Amino acid sequence: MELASKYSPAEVEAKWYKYWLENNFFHSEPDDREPFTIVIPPPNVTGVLHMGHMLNNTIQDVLVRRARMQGKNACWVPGTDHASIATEAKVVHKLAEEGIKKTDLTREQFLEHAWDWTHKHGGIILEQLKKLGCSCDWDRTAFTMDEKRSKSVIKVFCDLYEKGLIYRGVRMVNWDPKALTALSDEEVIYKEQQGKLFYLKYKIVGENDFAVIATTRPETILGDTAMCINPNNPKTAHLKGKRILIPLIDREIPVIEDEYVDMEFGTGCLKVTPAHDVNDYMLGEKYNLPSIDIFNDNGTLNEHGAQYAGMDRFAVRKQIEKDLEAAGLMEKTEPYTNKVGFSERTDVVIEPKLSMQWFLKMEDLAKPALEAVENDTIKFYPEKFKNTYRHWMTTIKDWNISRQLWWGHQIPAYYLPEGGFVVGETKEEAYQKALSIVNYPLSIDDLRQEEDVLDTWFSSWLWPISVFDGINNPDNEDINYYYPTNDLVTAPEIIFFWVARMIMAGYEYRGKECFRNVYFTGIVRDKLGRKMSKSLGNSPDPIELMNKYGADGVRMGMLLASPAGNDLPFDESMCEQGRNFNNKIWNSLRLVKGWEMIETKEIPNENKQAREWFYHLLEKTKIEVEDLFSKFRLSEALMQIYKLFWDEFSAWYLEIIKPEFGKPIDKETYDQTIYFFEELLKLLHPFMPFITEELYHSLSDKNESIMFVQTTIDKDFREGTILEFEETKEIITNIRNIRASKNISPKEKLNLQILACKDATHCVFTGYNDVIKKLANIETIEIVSEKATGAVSFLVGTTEYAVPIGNLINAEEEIAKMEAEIKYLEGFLKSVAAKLSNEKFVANAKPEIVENERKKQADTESKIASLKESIAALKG
RNA sequence: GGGCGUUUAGCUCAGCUGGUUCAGAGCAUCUGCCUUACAAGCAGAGGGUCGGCGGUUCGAAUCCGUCAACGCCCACCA
Repeated sequence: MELASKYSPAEVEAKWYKYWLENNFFHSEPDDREPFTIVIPPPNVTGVLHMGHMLNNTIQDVLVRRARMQGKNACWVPGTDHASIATEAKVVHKLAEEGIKKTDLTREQFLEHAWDWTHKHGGIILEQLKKLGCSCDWDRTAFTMDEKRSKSVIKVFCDLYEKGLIYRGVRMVNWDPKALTALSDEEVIYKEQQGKLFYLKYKIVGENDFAVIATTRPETILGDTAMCINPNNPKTAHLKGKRILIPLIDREIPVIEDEYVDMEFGTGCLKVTPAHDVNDYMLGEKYNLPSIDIFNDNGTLNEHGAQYAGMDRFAVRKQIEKDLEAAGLMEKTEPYTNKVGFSERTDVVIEPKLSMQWFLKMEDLAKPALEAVENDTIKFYPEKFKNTYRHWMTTIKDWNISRQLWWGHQIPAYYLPEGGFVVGETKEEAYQKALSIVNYPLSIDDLRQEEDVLDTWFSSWLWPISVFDGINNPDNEDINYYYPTNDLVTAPEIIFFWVARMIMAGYEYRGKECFRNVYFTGIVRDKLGRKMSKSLGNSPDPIELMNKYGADGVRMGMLLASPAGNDLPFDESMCEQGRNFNNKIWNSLRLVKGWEMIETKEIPNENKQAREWFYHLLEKTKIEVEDLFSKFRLSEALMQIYKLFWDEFSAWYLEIIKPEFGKPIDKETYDQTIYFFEELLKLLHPFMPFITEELYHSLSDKNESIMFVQTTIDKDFREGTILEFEETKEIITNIRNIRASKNISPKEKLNLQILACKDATHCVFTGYNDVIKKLANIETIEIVSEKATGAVSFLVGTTEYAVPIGNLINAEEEIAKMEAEIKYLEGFLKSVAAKLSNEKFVANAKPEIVENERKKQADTESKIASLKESIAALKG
């Protein structure tokens, strides 16, 4: 069969993925082997594959496939996240397009829509991962809101509540007036905003004077319950103990004193609105101030807003500015830039708001989690993220786990008709508990379940346990076998949201670390360094990329340029490099498959030499790759293999053993070449699963998958062989250069002379003569004491080589070249000599360093001498 | 404002506890080649005061100080 000169990945990739699935190769069950477990960072259930997923999942697949090939029982658990806010927002948006308002629906009706949406769009992303080649155990696909996971979440909530770690409290939360929910601090994005600083005049009671307060939010004066000054500020000392009137509404409030107030800012007077500012809230707590909430949940003003009730917060700001001016109570305004919090999901301005929320105490949970990372039980790659982690864990605040949404796990707390609540895994359980504490008649229908759902991360923090059902069923075979998992591959952005919390849950519910290594990927950016985003339209479609370059090509392109923790400036040309490499591999197959092999043919010397050399190089590279993997330096590992295949195997090894056109190859060389090729494919398989599987099958008649083939490593490879071959390459390159510069055709045979060394320490090395002859098209190689006239010479190491080219030689040119070389060497010699004549150097440096300098000196001197002789000969 | 990190070739990055001719790799660039595996290729070549300044040392890309630029995280003075 004639093989095409270009590799076409499309059919090959589809064929092998099907083959893997049909043979159930990705599926794992507990057995006697060592487990290797990765849980996928679950993408949003209705999400679509983007470049970040591509990078992240490629890395996971590389790790899993490698482990599988090492004979481990590899299990990569896939799944999706219900992503409460994001998904609910999408559903609300979709309903709005159909003219349906969320507020018109009951909770049950809304959830029905949400489930429809989830079933329709859910799992698309998992299908896309298959195209990428991901070897997930699809039988284990989990969803954070499926039955087992939901049950786990509820069970954990109840358990933590019983342990006294969950409490309800009024807290200042980040309120999203569009999504109508509280957000965690991590979901708020601060942006610089051009605004105004308003100077407002508050009349002092009983005086004909005003206190001036600077604020960026004049509308909140309606909620003021005090003014605060710094007791040490002379400028405001006259206000001590006074009372003042809020402009426009003339409500009387006290002046309080606290050192919190910055004397330098504005007028030194601070308005205190405990309901609408975090710091004011703390002042309010401290001084027992009333708290007046002036906003409705949707950001309009409520009845406390007086004449402004019902208006939107931003409209009120404009109106109140006008009204203040009209009343002469606005001293001035100044342009002012400040940072305003925006909702990560809905991009509206966050309103700090007092609200009843559910919290989880973090202090005790954080302790073992911090320790685990500090003492390297859990290792971070790159290590620098330890700092970030430590900082957060030591200043950790309680976790607000309630969200005012419908899509999610509804909090299993049940309110009693006459106040108070009970917590239970089921309504029935809650009812039983309720009966034991109330002393009035109660039916189960009197219980009203908490409307709020739990933060999405409250389910994903259990992921490494819950995917193995280790919460509901803590002693099952799966959890005992697969937990702790091995590696987690994720983005540094969610180190607090997710990574830290998983670690906590791991210790709380298994008493053990949930994974051993965390590999933080970078952010995929465009080549201008911008984040990829829908609005910029700078994100390539991964599916199209894979169609164009092949999944293997895209995988390789991304991995070559992304060391752990570094951002990846993505450029399609990287995929091109990947595709080209696939083609290179493909063509190597074409070459080898094209050979006719004859058992009786004698083995040419150069083949023996090449095989010897490549064997040692291969073993050395395997060791290097192993070391790089242990440090999670995947890009470098791939680069090592890339160079081994392209430069060493294709450009050198195959060129040496390649029989002349139409001639057969000897059996031993052929067999060993197939062996080398297979070894290379094994090294490549984790990175490029499809093409390697294809070639593994076509190289020999083996009818097994490459997925489970193990390799051996010969730790006793000979470095010397490799070094000698490097010298050989240098000799060949020099001869090729001579041909190029003298315009001598590669087809014209030349002779090579090696000048016998004068001193005994350096001997002429001749081990690879037949390789030189073949690759440099050399007729004879001889050791001479005097080189021929009309020869161009060169140095490799300290040995001089000469290629006689008769009258083609240009003596002047050669002399000039050698003189330049001498000049360089003399400069070098001078610096070495300077070192050696420095008494302090000789006295302080390590003996082997000094010895080495001496050797350099001697070598250089001998090189210079031999160059001088050559010049003399040419001039002669 | 606090903390962390980065700065080495046009681009992306290696360079461990200072010392092999240490200034590297891949890509890109340039030159010559359609040589029956591959032009998605082959054979070669050029390219960097290791961000600036100062210090420690016999010796600094590597250690220390300082400045600058960039990036990230945390906090949020109304």
